[in-house]
Amino acid sequence: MAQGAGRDPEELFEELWRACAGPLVELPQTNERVFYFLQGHLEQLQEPTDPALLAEQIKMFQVPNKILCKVVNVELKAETETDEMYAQITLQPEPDQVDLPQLPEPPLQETSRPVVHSFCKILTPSDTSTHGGFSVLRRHANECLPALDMSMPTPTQELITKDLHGSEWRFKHIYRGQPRRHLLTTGWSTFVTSKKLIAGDAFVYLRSETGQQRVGVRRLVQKQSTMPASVISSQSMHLGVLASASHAIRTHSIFLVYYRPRLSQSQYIVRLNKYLESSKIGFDVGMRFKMSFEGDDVPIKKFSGTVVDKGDLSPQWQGSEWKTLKVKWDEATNLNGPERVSSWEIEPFDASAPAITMPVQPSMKNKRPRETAEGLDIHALEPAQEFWLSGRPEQHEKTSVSSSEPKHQVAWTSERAGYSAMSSSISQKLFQVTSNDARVPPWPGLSAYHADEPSSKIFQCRRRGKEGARHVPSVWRQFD
Amino acid sequence: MAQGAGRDPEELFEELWRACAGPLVELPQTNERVFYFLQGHLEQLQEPTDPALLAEQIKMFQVPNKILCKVVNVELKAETETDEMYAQITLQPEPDQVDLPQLPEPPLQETSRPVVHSFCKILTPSDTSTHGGFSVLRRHANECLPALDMSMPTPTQELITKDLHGSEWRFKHIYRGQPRRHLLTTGWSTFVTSKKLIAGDAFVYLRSETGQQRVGVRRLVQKQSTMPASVISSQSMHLGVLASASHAIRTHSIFLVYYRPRLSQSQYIVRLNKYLESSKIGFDVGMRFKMSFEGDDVPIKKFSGTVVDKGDLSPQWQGSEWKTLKVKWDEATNLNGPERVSSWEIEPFDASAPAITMPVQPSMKNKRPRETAEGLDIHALEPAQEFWLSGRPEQHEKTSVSSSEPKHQVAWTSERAGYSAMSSSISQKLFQVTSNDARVPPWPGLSAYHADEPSSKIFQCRRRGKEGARHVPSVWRQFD
DNA sequence: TTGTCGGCGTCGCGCCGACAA
DNA sequence: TTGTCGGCGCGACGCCGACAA
Repeated sequence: MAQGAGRDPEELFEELWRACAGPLVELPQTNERVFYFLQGHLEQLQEPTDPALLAEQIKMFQVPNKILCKVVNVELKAETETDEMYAQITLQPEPDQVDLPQLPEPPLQETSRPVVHSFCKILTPSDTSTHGGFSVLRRHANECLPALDMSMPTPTQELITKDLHGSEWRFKHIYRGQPRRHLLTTGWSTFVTSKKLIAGDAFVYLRSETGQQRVGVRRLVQKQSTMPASVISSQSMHLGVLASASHAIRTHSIFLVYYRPRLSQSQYIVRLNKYLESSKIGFDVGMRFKMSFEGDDVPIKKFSGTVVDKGDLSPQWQGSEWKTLKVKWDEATNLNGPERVSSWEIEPFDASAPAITMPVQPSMKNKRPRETAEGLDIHALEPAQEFWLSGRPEQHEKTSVSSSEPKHQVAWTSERAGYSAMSSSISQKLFQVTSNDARVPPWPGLSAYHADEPSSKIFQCRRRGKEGARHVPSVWRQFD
Repeated sequence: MAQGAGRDPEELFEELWRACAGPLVELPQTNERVFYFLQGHLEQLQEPTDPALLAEQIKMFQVPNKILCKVVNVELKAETETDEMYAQITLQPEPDQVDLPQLPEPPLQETSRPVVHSFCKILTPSDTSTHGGFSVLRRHANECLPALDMSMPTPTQELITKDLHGSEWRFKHIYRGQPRRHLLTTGWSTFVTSKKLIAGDAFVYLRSETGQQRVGVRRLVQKQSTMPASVISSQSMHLGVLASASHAIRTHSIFLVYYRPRLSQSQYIVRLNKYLESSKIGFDVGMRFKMSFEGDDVPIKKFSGTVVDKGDLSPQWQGSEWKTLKVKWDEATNLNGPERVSSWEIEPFDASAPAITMPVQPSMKNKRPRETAEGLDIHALEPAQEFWLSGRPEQHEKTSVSSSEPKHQVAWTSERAGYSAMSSSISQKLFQVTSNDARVPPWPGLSAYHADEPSSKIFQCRRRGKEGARHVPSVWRQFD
């Protein structure tokens, strides 16, 4: 509960924050320069105000469409009640808002990040039911959890972890059952209840090389229950945001923005260099592109589409670049893709994806017709998903999870460069482990493995869906 | 959960809202004129901003200290999560903010209010523990709950009630035990858990003459958990509120204020007539006054004090009348009285209290020295409390609750004129009831009683204390 | 490999009157 | 009159392997 108490190694806090935020969340660095799109910020604040009034206010406050700012500070935080993470970003408008830079600025030096082992698993109905505990996927246990003493008849240990607020959570980690599997039992249900987890939400676990353990949560949809208890009217909020920026520009002073990355994917604080890169491309009508989304079984999934129109989103913001591109998605089944995007959210279709280690193989055979999909069928997403998986030549069952190795080799997040997928060898080593039975002596290779491949990260991430209600989503119907 | 669904008889909703808000909460009526004190509004928004910046903004937005507005609309609402009630008030600044009215305007006609039976009981540790149900005080049961069929061996019925959101709550009401008493059993614990009630919070029950039943909650302290999930910076909020008012004045348009009466007692929207009355009195240094608070055992408790200083609260608001009176309270033990008040929050000491039916008898004998009170002793408040109770000449034990009749005759709320305390006769009738044993035939006088005294209301109200933490407060220590 | 289920022991909720403040 | 407690019955929680996808 206590805020500020628990962040002993600040670095771990940031690691946990990023793990919970997901691979798509991108934050500016301190001292970097960014463009701040007021329009996008206002868009995140609930119900829109009267457009006429808004137009008048924009005029009155004389705010440009995008504001060039220096990032003075970035503080990562999390909501006490919901664990929703957000960033408090301190911005300072640059003196000159007219002659905007045309050339990228020298990149800031990357601050080295601590090495952690982490996983993220979408919770099944069994995981969240009161009937039992949490089933740890074997590879997650092997790669992330502290090694068990396999000489014991039923290997057991207690995991002592902390969440973003510094609160402690203890879990009994046991390796039992026939066939043997890793489970979290005692302590798990308390966690589920306290965090109000439901099937479809995801559990995040993280362990540093020093043995520090952290846990977190990534929710299926942004619960509207984070509904910001009406303190002031929505119109006052809009005016306040406008006035803050306007005042900061005129007085060249700082102002604060609370950036909630999981509220919507729209980035309204864009790194200058990123902006310049995308404007150099110059997306236009007819051009094909691709865009990243969170995947179920992979951290990042990409969908492609075509720009079909280009123009102002609203007349109040004439000439703004905010969501000027109207797009059509290739896959008709992708119900969630936004109708309009900003140019910096997408990448050219043909350019080689920098962080995708596997070659793209568009020649996927879709063996099953999908036209009878009832409801929002998650499987309908599979063709595109498989598109970005390693091109495994064999067909496989819809719900198949039996072939593990190739799945490891895909779509590693590019957020922090330098990672490479080594999961092929990982899988082989894991296989040795799993083929060991309970009675064998402790296997030294397990801990050695951690030292060998410290930077490997396995993510199994949440799906972005439209089923906003807090009940078991349709994807889990099969388990009812 | 469903909003908007449940307010069948809108009138009952308002009754419930007011019962939960407490007797001190005063709302302006539609079409009435009020003064809106921006300074007070800003004060309620968490952490203050930089004073220098604030001063600059006040200057820039050119807002007067108080704004004369017409009340265009008042909507009563309640927070989904916490049931905290608030009012969304639509204001329209009057064209002339310079020549302010000096004479009261004709009072609006009172809209007749439906007759309801209601009670409000502070929850004991037993009420909130998982060990059992809720103990209904006898007079509450007799006056408010539907009559039981006393011919049954253990009279029982099911109460079907709704809360402010329209959600249904069912309670088993049973009359059992030795000696017999009224209890709410099945359904109660779910309510306690869902509403997150703890000892010290209060349960509100209300029944209309048509038999409609409502339940609500009045919390001990305003949980900071209503903490308004940082959506925009506090500075932006301040600017937004300022800008909204400023814009409304200039364009003579409406703006919205969310008024949260239980966040603090400070009224920053003051009826014009009330303001004029208080300014006619002209409080000044040296004058004695009294002020209303919520009491534990009585709806309203009054404390007296002396004005010791007068002046601006902050230099940013020069000449404002907001909390200009610095006061000293008569009772040194009253730790909670504010140091500064606005003139409309207090009344002259000598003027006859309009709604107090009992004569004030200041000649209370305090038989016990209080200097050894450990911690924050609730009993230390008693002298002043008794001061405003009917002057019972006999001394009594600190924790005595045995002498019931005189306590009923005090401090009835003046909020809605026309009520008079008839509890003396009530108590006598109740005595007949309670002296009946379980086996007697149904007592026809009980239902007849309800028809006789429809407007009587018994409140047992929450104490305002400093023990903010969500644990059993010190007043309950005796039960540990 | 892992999601779900039947089996079942145990714990705590919650209903009861006793008792005393 | 009513707050708290001991007694205790029952239902849900939660740990287990079986089984199958």
